Amino acid sequence: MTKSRVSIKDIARTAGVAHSTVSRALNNNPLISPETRARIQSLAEEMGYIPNAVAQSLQTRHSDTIGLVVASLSDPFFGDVIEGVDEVASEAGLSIFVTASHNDPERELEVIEMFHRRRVDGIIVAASRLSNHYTARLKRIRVPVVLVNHQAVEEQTLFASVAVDNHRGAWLAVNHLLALGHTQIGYLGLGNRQRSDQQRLAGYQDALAGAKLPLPVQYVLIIPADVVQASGDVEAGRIYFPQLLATGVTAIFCYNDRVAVGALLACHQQGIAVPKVCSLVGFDDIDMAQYITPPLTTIRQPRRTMGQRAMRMVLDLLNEQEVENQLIAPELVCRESTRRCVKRDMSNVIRNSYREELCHQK
Amino acid sequence: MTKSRVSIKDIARTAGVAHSTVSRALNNNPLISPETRARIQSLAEEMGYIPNAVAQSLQTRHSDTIGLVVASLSDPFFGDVIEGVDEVASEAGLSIFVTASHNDPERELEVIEMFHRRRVDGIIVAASRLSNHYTARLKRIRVPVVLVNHQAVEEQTLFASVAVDNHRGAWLAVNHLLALGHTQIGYLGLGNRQRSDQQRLAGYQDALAGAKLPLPVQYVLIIPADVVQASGDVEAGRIYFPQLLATGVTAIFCYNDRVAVGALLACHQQGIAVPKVCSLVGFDDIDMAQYITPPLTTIRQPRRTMGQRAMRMVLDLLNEQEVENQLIAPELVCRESTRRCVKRDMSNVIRNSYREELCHQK
DNA sequence: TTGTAAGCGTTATCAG
DNA sequence: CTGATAACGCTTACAA
Repeated sequence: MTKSRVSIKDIARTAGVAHSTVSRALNNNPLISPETRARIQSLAEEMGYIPNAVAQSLQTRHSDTIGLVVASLSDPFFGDVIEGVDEVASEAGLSIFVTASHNDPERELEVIEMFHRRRVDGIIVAASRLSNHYTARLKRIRVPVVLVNHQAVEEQTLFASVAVDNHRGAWLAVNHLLALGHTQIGYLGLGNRQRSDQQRLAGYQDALAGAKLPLPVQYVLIIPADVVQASGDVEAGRIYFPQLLATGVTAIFCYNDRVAVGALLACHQQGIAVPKVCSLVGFDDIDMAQYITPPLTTIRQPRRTMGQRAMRMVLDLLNEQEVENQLIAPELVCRESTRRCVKRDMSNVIRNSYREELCHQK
Repeated sequence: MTKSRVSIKDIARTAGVAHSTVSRALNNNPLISPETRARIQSLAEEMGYIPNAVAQSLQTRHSDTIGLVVASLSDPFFGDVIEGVDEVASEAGLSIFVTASHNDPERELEVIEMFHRRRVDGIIVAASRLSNHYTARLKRIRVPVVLVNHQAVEEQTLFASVAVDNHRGAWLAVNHLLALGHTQIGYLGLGNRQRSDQQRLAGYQDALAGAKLPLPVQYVLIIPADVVQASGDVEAGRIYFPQLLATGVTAIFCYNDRVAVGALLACHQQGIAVPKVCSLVGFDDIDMAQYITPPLTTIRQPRRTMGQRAMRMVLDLLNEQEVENQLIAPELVCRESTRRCVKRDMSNVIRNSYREELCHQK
């Protein structure tokens, strides 16, 4: 930690007072005389005194720290969440411990217990994978925990949470497509995102049902969890997109922007024109979405805001205030990857678009 | 921090031993008899004992934590760095405090002092803006500090560092362009990145000098710092690119990928074909670089590795080992945004490419 | 092998 | 207003 730092006692000694007096002076305790306070404070400054937060924590029984677990640190999605948390935590004078769970529930639990050992004042978990399986060990945690976009269904009652309204987002996406005249709309889902995938699927289905449209089973394609884990979202989307397109859909709602980027890649490679042959909608509105060609219509999650909200929730919990779970409304961002449906002869789609692409390249 | 936790003394009491015995048993001290150790350990487990890391830190005088400051948490660049740091820190059993400096040297210093108060064992600063101006206050810090891609020139001696070789990267980029036959090559720089911008510019100039090519002043365009701060890298690139292209260059080396993305955007908007009319090279190899159209030739910075190295350096420093500053070699990633130079009549470039783009679109 | 006691750097409760 | 003194929860000589 450090060698020979100057402590409150050292100051006391050279000032010829008791160390408790120094403590009071430094904390602007009103009981202290203005003169001694000034004297002590400038002395402390001179001597290069830096308070020991560890000792303070031990005594005051709070550490002014919180623990933050995210599924992945390299994923920009969580970067935004972290930023939001950091903003309000810094404002409140709290420091943040951060680490990645890599989507491993076991590791997630270990991390939480580590935070507990460090006596953090609160814990935020983004994309939690914890299920009821762990509740026993979790019950021990005497600290406010709030979940951001949790993946397990059962935790709602145990912990506070803020989550995007996946159902609503999917509903918005599909209705946008319906408004453009599409009637054959597919869903390209991700099997390793249990909860959110189910919710987006449900939103998709409800939107279709609302339009009284039939829903052939082959219009829904959930990419197997192991494939996604192994190849990543983009690659998974690229590989599975053709299979879904072949069912005859004219538009596809993708689980997220990365899957949509993968689909777009497949289109570029195989000469399929987007949105002419197939409209594409993503989810999240990651940075890339607006810069790729064509720019992606997507459902925006206000990630920074979600981080802020989660942190405020922790703060409220620390103040013994009641909090209620928050469902964040996502928002449709309309760009060029979607457009009016054009009736087309399915048998020629691929061939035609291939021709287009060839001329396109030269 | 927490209410009524079970402590080592509670265990001692119910076990009928001294609390020091419990401490030893729990720490697998060899002096303890196997029986009592087992008894104590299982008792601790039953009672739900969780060691208090704060108290341990106070006693052992090290906290097993490090502080990490990055310029921005929402920038994926730093996400990768953080991930690298997290990997080796977790491995070594250290927890990470993280926060953003928002490129503000004053804030950066405050954060460092806060980390100091928390008695972290080491500090890593990514994209540090600290200059000699602050050395006085910095000297107090008794803790290993390592800088990642620091922007101030003078700190090298005060702190250890790992940084990408900007000069080399620029040199690689420009030589790639030269090899493709380009002789009129521009540099689109960023005025708010003092150090790295200068280094990349120097690498660019040296490469050109090495090829014995003239270097008209107008081929170098550094975007003013205030514009970049206000609009962001992408937008800055988009706005300033046309001005540089108008000087007659056939290829442009951009400060980073985001600037290059901005340039690409300008091209799409104005119907300028890339790489046909103008080749583009970026720097960093951010995620987006490979997915935009055309994919970006760029200079890859191994960000995660840099995070890992920085963390290992901290570990070495903690072991009293000597470390030396590391200059990381970046690597050319060749993609479709660059290609052989085509001699062209400058007066028609814009008009021609416009025509191309129109046919392109339909 | 175990217990006793001191101390890490603070804050907090008493007296004075 | 200020000074002793006792915690906070733990590790670690030093004794027994």
